Amino acid sequence: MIKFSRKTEYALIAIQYIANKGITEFSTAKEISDNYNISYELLAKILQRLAKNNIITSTKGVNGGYKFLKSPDDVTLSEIIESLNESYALTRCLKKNRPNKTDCQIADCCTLKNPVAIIQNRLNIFFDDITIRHLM
Amino acid sequence: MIKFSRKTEYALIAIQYIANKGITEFSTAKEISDNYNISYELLAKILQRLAKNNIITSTKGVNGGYKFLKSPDDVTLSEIIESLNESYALTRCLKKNRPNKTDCQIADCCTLKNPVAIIQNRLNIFFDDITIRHLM
DNA sequence: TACAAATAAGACTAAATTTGTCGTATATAA
DNA sequence: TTATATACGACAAATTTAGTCTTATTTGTA
Ligand code: SF4
Ligand code: SF4
Repeated sequence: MIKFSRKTEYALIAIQYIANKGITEFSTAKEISDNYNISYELLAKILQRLAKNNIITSTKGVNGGYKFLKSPDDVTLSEIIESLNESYALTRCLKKNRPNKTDCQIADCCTLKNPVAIIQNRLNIFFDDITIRHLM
Repeated sequence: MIKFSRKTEYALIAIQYIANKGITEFSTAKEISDNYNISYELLAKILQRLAKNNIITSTKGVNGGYKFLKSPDDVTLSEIIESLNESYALTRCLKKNRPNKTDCQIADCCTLKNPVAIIQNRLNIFFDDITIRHLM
């Protein structure tokens, strides 16, 4: 199945919300989770991850929250997905970081590998070209 | 996660195999499953589905099997995915056939819905443009 | 006609992944 | 000192995907 995970979907909703507030005002996890009826704990973790990967910046404590620093034109969908530790690799053999042993067993004889790599390249461009601006 | 399911992956491998044999020779499920070390039963079901949806044609009995009728240029990745009852709808709200009650609960207040629909349109074109020829 | 090879179809189980929860720690403004 | 907010990781529940098993049907050939 080709689809956004909830994690990605919630991240995009939150990013859109934060982006629309401009670069001065803070948004809190609670504020967003209330607004969209998303589990607070879940969304909080997602925002933490985005902050850790510098998609957004965070400020702790009272009156803190999250906001944007970068221009919405400079943050791509690729970056967002990757910062969530998600992937848009169409097949196992195309995953960047795969230190796990769950690798493909038939990679040796697989004739799909090469053609699918070409499709993957086109998909990479696709996701690189979509920015937060497209959500605003 | 954006990725091909095994079902799709196996389907593509099989289709590639069948397509490369031309339009005269038959390929059997056993032949393909042996060649690529794919579970026979699983692959068989996939091929049955592809046949049911006229991606390939099937002939029962001894010396039977599957082969192509259409030109590889005329079968798109979209059609293959859909014929397997899989989807490339990025979000729940974008699924074509969703008579189930597992619909999105926050669709009313969701501000991501519209921008994601535009991205979906571009993705549809992406998958419509890839044909079996791209696997050969 | 009997048999073997092959597709057809669906129920069922197992495995993997995703989604969501909980508890605890840390920082900061008032 | 307290309330508010992020940070982080372990865990549990739910869902989806992957794989197996069983039975039926079709068809060429010995
Ligand atoms: S090697 Fe082939 S079967 Fe294995 S993951 Fe890559 S494309 Fe899929
Ligand atoms: S309405 Fe919004 S949250 Fe619901 S599925 Fe569509 S995009 Fe996702």
